[in-house]
Amino acid sequence: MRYGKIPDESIRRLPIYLRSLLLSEQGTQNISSRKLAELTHLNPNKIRKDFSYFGAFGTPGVGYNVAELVKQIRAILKLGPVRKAALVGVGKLGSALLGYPGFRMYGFEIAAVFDNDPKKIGKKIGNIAVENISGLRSMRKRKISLAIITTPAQAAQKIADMLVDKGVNGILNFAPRYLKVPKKVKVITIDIAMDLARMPYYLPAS
Amino acid sequence: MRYGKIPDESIRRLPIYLRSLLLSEQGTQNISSRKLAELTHLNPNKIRKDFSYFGAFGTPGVGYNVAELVKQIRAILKLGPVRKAALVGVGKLGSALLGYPGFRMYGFEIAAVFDNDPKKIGKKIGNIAVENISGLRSMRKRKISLAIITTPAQAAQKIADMLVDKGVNGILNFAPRYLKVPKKVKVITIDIAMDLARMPYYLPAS
DNA sequence: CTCTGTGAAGAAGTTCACAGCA
DNA sequence: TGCTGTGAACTTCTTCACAGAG
Repeated sequence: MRYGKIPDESIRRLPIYLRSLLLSEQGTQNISSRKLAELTHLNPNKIRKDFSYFGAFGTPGVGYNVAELVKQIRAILKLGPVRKAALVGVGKLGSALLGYPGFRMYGFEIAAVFDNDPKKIGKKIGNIAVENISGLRSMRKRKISLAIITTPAQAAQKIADMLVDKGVNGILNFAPRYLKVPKKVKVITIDIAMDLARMPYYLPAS
Repeated sequence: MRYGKIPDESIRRLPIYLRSLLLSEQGTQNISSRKLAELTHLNPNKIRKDFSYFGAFGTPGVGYNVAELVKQIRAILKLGPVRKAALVGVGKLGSALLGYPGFRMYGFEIAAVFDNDPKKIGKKIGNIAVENISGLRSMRKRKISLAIITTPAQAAQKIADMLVDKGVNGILNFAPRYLKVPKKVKVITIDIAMDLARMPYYLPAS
């Protein structure tokens, strides 16, 4: 596997390939870039180019071995070891996310849940008890290095600061706020409203 | 307002500007591209360039009038008229989204809720009763032209086909599946797993 | 012949840098 | 002076097109 500079856009597409490969693993041993393009609605040239950034693992005239490709993509994305994550903010969204199977699938294990509402603290959601925010103190000891923020917007930055202070290096942010963190910390913000807001632009005048 | 070709990336950023402007409207009459850049963590040149695609509405030496800027961005995004949307699939995610205030804020009114589980049909969620999927038939009559798909992945395409057939021209898809639709229909897919999956790539080896 | 891997061309998006207005 | 608006330079990403492997 060679490591030049890899376009961020290519990294963004790897999960798309992975998902399609996993969904369509109907006995097919091999898959061509053309076939994968059909599944993902992407361009075959782009797909081959993407894979080429990581070295050649296809066979001319045949395509890519599906199992091998899956293994490679998982390796590139470092989807292997299960990483412990804390979820902060047990509102509607937080509760819904707790039941979300995607976390496990991509190696996230929700190992702790925090909120500051006394009425929620102690309650069990699934098999995890909600803890007081002050419990964040023990993050390092519990080897939790990822966090999911589902608090209201105005609390998000303060929580992020606390999390970073406790050694968190990856944050999945659902609060509609830009979070200021040190460069070494990776934040991915998911804001449904941002996607909602650009939908009307693409629609005919209602 | 001039209409050349507007980069999709610029459209994607408009909601970011809008959000920052609305959150920070602390009496400030005017805002410079530099100040807005601080709020959004984007580059001032980029911001001015973005606005320039829609014509000049700033004042040299002063900046942009906040109220005017908000009005312009809303106009460009066509965020005005409330549009009726149907939500299909009342699982955990669907239920959580029903309480999501962002829909109203960006002009979406959830006017109908559908599911195929007999146990759910007839139940009221908030003040909307869950209807059988067969009720999709009446979409056109009820002037519903948007839809939110929160069904399991394997049902999503069939539902999308039905929706398109009933005149829907915008779909917000939460199912982890690429949806095949006619070109005139705009689909925005939100797949948390796709974002999750690329987080480990950016983290130090755990 | 089929399909990969990849330089090279092309398109899209970003940043620079500065003329010109307030 | 301060800040906008915008060509031009630059960078990044995508698509093309074809040599070469199977």
